[in-house]
Amino acid sequence: MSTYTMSVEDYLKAIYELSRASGSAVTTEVASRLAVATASVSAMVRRLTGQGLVSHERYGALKLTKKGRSVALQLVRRHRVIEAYLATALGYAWDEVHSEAERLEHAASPELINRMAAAIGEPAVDPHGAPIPTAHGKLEEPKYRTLGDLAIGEKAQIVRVEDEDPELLRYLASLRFVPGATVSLVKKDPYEGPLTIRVGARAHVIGLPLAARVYVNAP
Amino acid sequence: MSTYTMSVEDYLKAIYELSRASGSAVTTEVASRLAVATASVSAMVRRLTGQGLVSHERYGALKLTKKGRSVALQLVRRHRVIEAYLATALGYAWDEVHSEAERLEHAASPELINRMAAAIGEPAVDPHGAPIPTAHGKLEEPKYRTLGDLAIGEKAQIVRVEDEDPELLRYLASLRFVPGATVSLVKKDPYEGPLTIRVGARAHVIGLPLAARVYVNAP
DNA sequence: ACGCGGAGTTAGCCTCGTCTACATTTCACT
DNA sequence: AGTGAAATGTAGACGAGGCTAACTCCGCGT
Repeated sequence: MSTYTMSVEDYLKAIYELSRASGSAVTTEVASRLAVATASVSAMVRRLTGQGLVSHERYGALKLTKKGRSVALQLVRRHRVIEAYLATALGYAWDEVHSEAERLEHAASPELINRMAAAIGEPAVDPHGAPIPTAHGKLEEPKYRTLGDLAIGEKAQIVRVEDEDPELLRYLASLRFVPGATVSLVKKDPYEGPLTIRVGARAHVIGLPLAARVYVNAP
Repeated sequence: MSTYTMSVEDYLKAIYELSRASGSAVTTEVASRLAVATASVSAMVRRLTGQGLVSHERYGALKLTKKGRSVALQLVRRHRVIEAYLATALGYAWDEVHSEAERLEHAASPELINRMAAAIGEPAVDPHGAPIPTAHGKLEEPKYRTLGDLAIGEKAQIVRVEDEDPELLRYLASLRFVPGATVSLVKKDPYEGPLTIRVGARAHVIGLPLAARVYVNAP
């Protein structure tokens, strides 16, 4: 079982997540996500293709090979298990787990990850509702609708929110917009206006960009 | 609070531990402990002195500055808290914790370390009996006698063993030579011969080199 | 049809941490 | 006191990973 540098792992994860989100991964987005120059991405992509982790033709989109995807999935598993463990076993708040996991994911052995997962009952999702790949690299990421997709009066359950931005997470928590909460769309202002959402007894007005980052499970 | 690279932390820890063990740290020992060439140590020492972490004069011994010692102690704390946590909270055996901690110690935030320590009741020592520095960098390492220092018939309690070598640790555990065990010296063969040590109902014969690595608390 | 802006790449440089090969210093022992 | 082995240091190279500056390609809009 070969092992990769932290940088290589980070690039693979970035490409994996970008192609999941926006369909494909392009140089500039990888660069901005990792906070490096685009030239650095070009250089790394050359190395990654050399190692058979990424397929890429000049000026084209970036795609993970089977091998690359498997490495990325292992890292995603490590990340999400660590997040879940920190929240469940050590009392971390959901906005604190991401940055800690970002460092630990490179240092934790598979053995440790498995023990952590077992210790908290093999959860299926991390604190933000993101599914955790199995130890064998199986993962299903259902395509959820978002708050922005709801029809007026429609009821739904929050299942997942975009993580990574602690400020956003704290704000969502203050509104009680957390996985498991039942919500309904009360009002949708015209011309891409804000939404009024009810959670329990309270109603909140939120903008569309925020609404698009909250995934719901609506029948 | 400035932060240092993993390599810098490793060198500082190595120098710290060597000067504790053999009184002073010298280039070759640092090199062998970190498994690098002596030239690499020379180069790193130049950088460390430049950063005010180590004091050193050409061809002389290596000494940590106050600043360097403080960085080293923080790392030692991280290492030992992680070891204790893995053993207590995640069921690791005492011979497995060292190598896992060796990687995690560079990735764990002070916050995480404090939470881990709190979760297992702020232990004073790690699984091998080594004392854990406080969050403020206070540490007292008592000078213990070793099994080799006992007089015939003398009774003592094992308080600490050298860690790092999993094989040695497994062997010691198989003899029930673990911190807390009460032992007594039954027989000492002449001419630097092996020792016969009683633990509970059983007696074992061990060589001097091994005996020197088991610390005891004898009145 | 073409030109222009932005995405992508290349070129050239830097630091960190490592190595090997070679030079120098120390010190212990004759 | 002299000398050779062991310890230490220097020189020069390299790979990983990053940057800036400059160049190339692509596609959109006129």
